Amino acid sequence: MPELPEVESVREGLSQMILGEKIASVEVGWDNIIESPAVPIFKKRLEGQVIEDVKRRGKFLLFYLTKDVLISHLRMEGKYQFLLPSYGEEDATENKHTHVIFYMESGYQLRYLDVRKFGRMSLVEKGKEFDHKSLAKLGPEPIAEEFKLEPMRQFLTRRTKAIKGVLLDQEIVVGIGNIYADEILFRTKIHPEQSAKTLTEQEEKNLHESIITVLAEAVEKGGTTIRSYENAFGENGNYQDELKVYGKEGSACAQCGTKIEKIKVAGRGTHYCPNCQVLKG
DNA sequence: AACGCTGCCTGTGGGC
DNA sequence: TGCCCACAGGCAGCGT
Repeated sequence: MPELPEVESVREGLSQMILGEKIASVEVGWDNIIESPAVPIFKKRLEGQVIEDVKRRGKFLLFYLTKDVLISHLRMEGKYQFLLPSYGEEDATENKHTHVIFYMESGYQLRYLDVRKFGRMSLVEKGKEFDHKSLAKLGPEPIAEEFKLEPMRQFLTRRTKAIKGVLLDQEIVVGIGNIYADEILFRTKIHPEQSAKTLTEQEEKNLHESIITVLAEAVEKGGTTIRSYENAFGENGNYQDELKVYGKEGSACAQCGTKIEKIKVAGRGTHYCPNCQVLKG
């Protein structure tokens, strides 16, 4: 499940491969992946546009084209492949999970694959990309220059629900998904079900710092490979070796040796150490 | 305003 | 063995 570090790794890879490519035509095999505009317009508008840049905002990829921006979210299992099919090889690379193909004038193809078809794409006019509903309400990027402690504290004091669920809200800070939420809470010794507004000042400070450092470290390591994630080169990340609680249920906590437990919080599988992360109040 | 629920999807694996 | 169903989970949209 790509979270910010994985999306950033995909972005880096794509930007090394596809800049300057001109789109000749587009094939869409599953219409629901295209959120807007309508599929025929989506295909038509992309023809002839050149890929000038690939950026990222939160977990969204932004392909900057001649006139438009293609906003793409991988959701759970979305992937991009960039390849040059040759005779005979074309069939071998056929994959029933390929749902969108961008045919380049060069002969290369940018393919979007998605086993669960949860991913979404929108094409918007350049300059209006941040007005799009998916990007308009996003919070700050998790870097010190943008993500400030005080606004985060204001946000937390308005929330009574479990802190785990609040971290998954892309309005407080972007990029955290289920894996990093658990890892961040373990590092700050906060119980995932702790009500957000009950955190102490020190806990808020630690949490703020951990969000920045955990995500930065994961970006540095090329993301986490659990199940199916690989970057645009088909490579795995390395952060899975650093995970302390996610997927570790039943094994010993690295800090205290207590068995890591798995519960459900905010409707999601949640991993924590019952000794290091104690529910208070 | 904040929160929780549902729909979107398919593959995997545990239980019987 | 083979079948069934819970589960995996990010986000939009909706009702309360």
